[in-house]
Amino acid sequence: MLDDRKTAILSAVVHEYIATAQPVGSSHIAAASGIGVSSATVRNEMAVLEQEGYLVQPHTSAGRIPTDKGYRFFVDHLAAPGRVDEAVSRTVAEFFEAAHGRLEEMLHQTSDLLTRLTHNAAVVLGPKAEATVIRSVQIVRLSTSSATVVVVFGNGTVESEVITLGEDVPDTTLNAAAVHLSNAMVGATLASVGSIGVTGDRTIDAMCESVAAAMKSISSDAHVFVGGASTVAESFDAVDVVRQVLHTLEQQFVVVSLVRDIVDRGMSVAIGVEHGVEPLSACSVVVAPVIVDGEHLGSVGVLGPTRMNYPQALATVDMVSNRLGRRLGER
Amino acid sequence: MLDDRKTAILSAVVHEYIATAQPVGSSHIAAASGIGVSSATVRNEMAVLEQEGYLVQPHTSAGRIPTDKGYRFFVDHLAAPGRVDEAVSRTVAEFFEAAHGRLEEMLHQTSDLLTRLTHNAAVVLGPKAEATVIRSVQIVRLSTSSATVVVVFGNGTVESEVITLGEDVPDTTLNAAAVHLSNAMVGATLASVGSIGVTGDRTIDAMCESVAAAMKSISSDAHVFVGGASTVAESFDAVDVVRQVLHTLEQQFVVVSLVRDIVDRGMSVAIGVEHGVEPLSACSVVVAPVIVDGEHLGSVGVLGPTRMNYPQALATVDMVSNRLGRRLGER
DNA sequence: CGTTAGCACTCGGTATCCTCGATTGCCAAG
DNA sequence: CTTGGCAATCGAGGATACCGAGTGCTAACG
Repeated sequence: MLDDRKTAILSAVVHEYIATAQPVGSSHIAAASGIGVSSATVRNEMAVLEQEGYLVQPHTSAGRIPTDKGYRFFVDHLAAPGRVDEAVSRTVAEFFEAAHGRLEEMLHQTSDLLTRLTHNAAVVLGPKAEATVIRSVQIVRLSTSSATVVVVFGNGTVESEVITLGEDVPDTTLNAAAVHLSNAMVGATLASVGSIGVTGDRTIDAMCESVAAAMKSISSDAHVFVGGASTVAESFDAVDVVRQVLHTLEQQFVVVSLVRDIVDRGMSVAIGVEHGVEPLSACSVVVAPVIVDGEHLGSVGVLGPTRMNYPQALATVDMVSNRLGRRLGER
Repeated sequence: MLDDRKTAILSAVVHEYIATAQPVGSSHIAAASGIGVSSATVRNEMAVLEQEGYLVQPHTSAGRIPTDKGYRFFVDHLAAPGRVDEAVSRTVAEFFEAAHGRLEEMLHQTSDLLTRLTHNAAVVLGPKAEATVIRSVQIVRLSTSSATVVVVFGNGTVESEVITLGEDVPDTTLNAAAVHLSNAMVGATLASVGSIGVTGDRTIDAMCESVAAAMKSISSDAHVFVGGASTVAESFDAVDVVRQVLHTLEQQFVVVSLVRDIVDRGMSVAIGVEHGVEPLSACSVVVAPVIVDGEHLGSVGVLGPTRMNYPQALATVDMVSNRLGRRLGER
């Protein structure tokens, strides 16, 4: 597809541009180690690379910068399979050893960790409740007309939802319903609890109805943690790009489907327009699934400018997702 | 302190500057309705106002802009007690009528609501778990060596924490511990559960120890929701101010103590440097406590540039905090 | 004595122009 | 095919000039 020299030049341009954020000229490349060839030759090659769509010139008489296609080639063929820095690897290990307590908090902190390590915005998609085994279902009365349904999952997550009770429901009925629900749900997953069997008791059945609705609401709600949004203000000079990106990052729905989509397509990097979210076309996203016991339970990723450090981001995201998956499998 | 005319002029300057974000000159003021006086007179008065510290000139031959002190005077003495727009009031009412389900989600959405209404970043501090009555304590086993403690509070909040069990603990012991904890904690508040009585059973006591630690972790963790951070990118031109503010907003700890501090001092507005958080010195914060049944359970607020629309922000924050308080008291 | 018109002065913002340097494309020689 | 040389290009950055909004001061006015 691209001969060795073009490849080397493209690689050099990408590296240089990632490092300096300045358009890079032929002489820099020629001077830089590696390709023992004059700047004129490099120029010729770069002209070809531009025609083929790997590079662009911001304007005549400027150096070149990689296009999305250029980055894509770089990522697919050139990025040295990232080995993470020893220090980073230790940081991650320590982090997950120290991690404790509430899952949500841990995921939140994980996004901060990713931000610290990559200096990019980070996204962590928590496990979908759907797929996890239910360990316990309880109903706790709050007032005469309301109660909380508490569901504990096998991975330690706890979800709850307030339900409204009809007319005065005596405690005995409440307990009966709780037992019934327990029998129906414990050991199953939310996904598999399509409907809850009927008992014949009108009041209990009505409650089960409410609970079912609550479960639907629980399973539809994704746990998303976006950290380091402020880094985008550091990544872009154009203030309106910053606005757009930040605004988009605030729409959890968009972020979730963005990441899900990339992971589902089996990709680990989406560069620029590849992910199809127009306001983020100046950004790339690096993702990795979090796998626990062979099951894909969540995702982690970072989002940064297209000229981000892909090898490092890939390696870091990978390592964090692995460690996180392992950690989640432990308990 | 300030005679009527100075007051009127200051007010006009503040209004104009809030509206236009441009330094305002004497002629604008003179022309604007209200003070039937020539621009020369206004100039004289403005010179005095500047000496007294209510106004500054960005540079000679520019109009004036209010100082923090100027805004403070405006807020304390001039801001017409904000009446909210009918549409806004309806929006809020509808929002809280439709609000349902998990408390956390509702608070999160509340911060989005505030952002939509005021076009500023919004902060919602959830109720501290400490002060709420515990309705139920349960222990759910996850594996041979771990379990989840689930605490349900009177307001429908549910908190949980994973604890590690020692050597193989039989279910019977687990249940015994659960009963013991239930007896000790239900009906009390987290704050009042300083220590949990000893039973004499080594294993159970060890578990209670873990639970106590978990409770400490729960009660120390505040629920903060920051929404609309991207609006700060729209409020400031200086990109480094944006960076600083965003970065600060990401540090939940800072945000929490900032808001708590203001509320605790009984203030509803902190202007510029008043709140003492240096990176936010270009911002003002408008807050209101959320009161449920006479108890101060949380806070809501917005954060924007010092030249924000104070009357509107005050009115909106107030209305939202009231409505939220009422809503939380309902169940 | 407070108010006002008049006026000289200030100074930032914008436009214009110019230079400088980085970089390119091309050509002809190696 | 490569390379040195060279004219051409174009943005960045600096200097200059101009304009206009706005000020402060002073003298006149009621």
